[in-house]
This record gives sequence, C-alpha cells and structure tokens, in this order.
Amino acid sequence: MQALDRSFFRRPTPVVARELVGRHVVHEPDEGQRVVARIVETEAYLGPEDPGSHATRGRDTQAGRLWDQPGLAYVYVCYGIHQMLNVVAHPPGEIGAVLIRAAEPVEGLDVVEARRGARPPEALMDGPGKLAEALGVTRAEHEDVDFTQPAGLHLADGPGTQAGDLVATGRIGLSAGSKRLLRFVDRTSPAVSRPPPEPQGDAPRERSRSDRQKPSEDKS
DNA sequence: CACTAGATTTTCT
DNA sequence: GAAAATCTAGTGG
Repeated sequence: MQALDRSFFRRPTPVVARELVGRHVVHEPDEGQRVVARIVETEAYLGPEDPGSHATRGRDTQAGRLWDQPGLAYVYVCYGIHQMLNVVAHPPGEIGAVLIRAAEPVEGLDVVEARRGARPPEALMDGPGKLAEALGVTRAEHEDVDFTQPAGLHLADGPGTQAGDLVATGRIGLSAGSKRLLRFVDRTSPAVSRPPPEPQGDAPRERSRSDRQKPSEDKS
C-alpha cells in the first residue's frame, strides 16, 4: 500500500477532502498493532475567510497548524475529551486542512475493539472522536506527524469510490459556516456519522444501520 | 428507532 | 469564566 505523497496535499483543500474519501488511514505504533481503515467521510476547512474554520482564531492558537506544510497532522481537542484528526492540505501560500470524520475498519479489528469495546464494525469509527480513539491517535503524540511517512500514522492509497456514491453536504456541528457544501461522504457506507440527505424518495440504500436484522423473538 | 439532555476538560478572553 | 469541528445514556413510540 502506497503512502500518499506531498503533492497530493498541495492542492485546493476541498479537492483533497473529496479525494481522501475511499483512501486508507493507517496506524502501526508497534509491530503487530496495525490498523487500516477506509475513509468514508471528510470535511474541508479553509482559511480565515471561512467562518467555520479554526483559522478565524488566528495563527497564535492551536489552529496555527493550518498554516503549516501540507501533509502534516493537526489534532484538535474538542470538548476537552475528543481528539480530532486533520491533515493540513492547501496550495502553496494558502491555508486549510481536512478533517477525517469517519471510516470503515479494514484490518486490525481486534486492536480497535480493545480500544473502543466490542460493537458492530460500522459503529467503531463512525464519528471524528470515535475514529481517533479507534486509531489510538492523541494530540500529545501525533500533533505535527507527517502523514506522507509510511511508518506509524500515515495516509495511503485505497479503492476509491464509485462515481455517484460520493456526495457533498453541509458540514456538521458548526455554529457558523455549515451552509457551504464542504463535507464529503460515501453514501453507500453504513459507517458515516450522519446519513446524507436523500435527493429523492427512490434512492436504493444498499444497507443502513436501521435496516439491520431484527432481534429474533423468544418463543416461550 | 427517534429525540433530548448531560457530561467533561482544554483552550482562549 | 465561556465556549467548543462530540459522545453516550436515557426516555418514549
């Protein structure tokens, strides 16, 4: 599996966000502890002109990472307890990062369950805080690590998404700036943090968590 | 299954 | 002291 190189991240932030869906995030802190996951949801955060971006707080805050070199990690601590994994991504001279919000586990299920507890695979990494916990990512350890280095935490190539399965929506959880379509999700995945709005009534969902098998009833 | 409320701690004013 | 890119448990249908 090929690590993504610097030039991948040196493009407009929304483009990188869109292209990251269907690729892999990999973390192997120690031999045999490898976790691989397929990214199914991302969000783009731009410079100070974007009201939803932490860049509005200025370079002297923890958001100063948004000014860093593309390909580095920016880990934001939300509500004091949840770690959120971003990758700095922008053309030269610009500012921005991509938040990795959700993924499907591909390898290392046992390692992930040890961190998150046993639950359905699609519920292990279906939100930004859960994703970081599942991967074992913390701000203390991973702030500023280089995602293009194929050791430890990095981003790698993946199967991508079928055309038409990748949809753009408004970003989630923001007090401002949720209007622009800067969130990208694979709508066929059961592991997204929130299902995308359905365009029409006849979209054939492959599977959703609500379509899960009903509990069998006990016969007395 | 849908919705609501409460938790919890770091960072910045 | 207030706010924050969220999560989970709890309630009701």
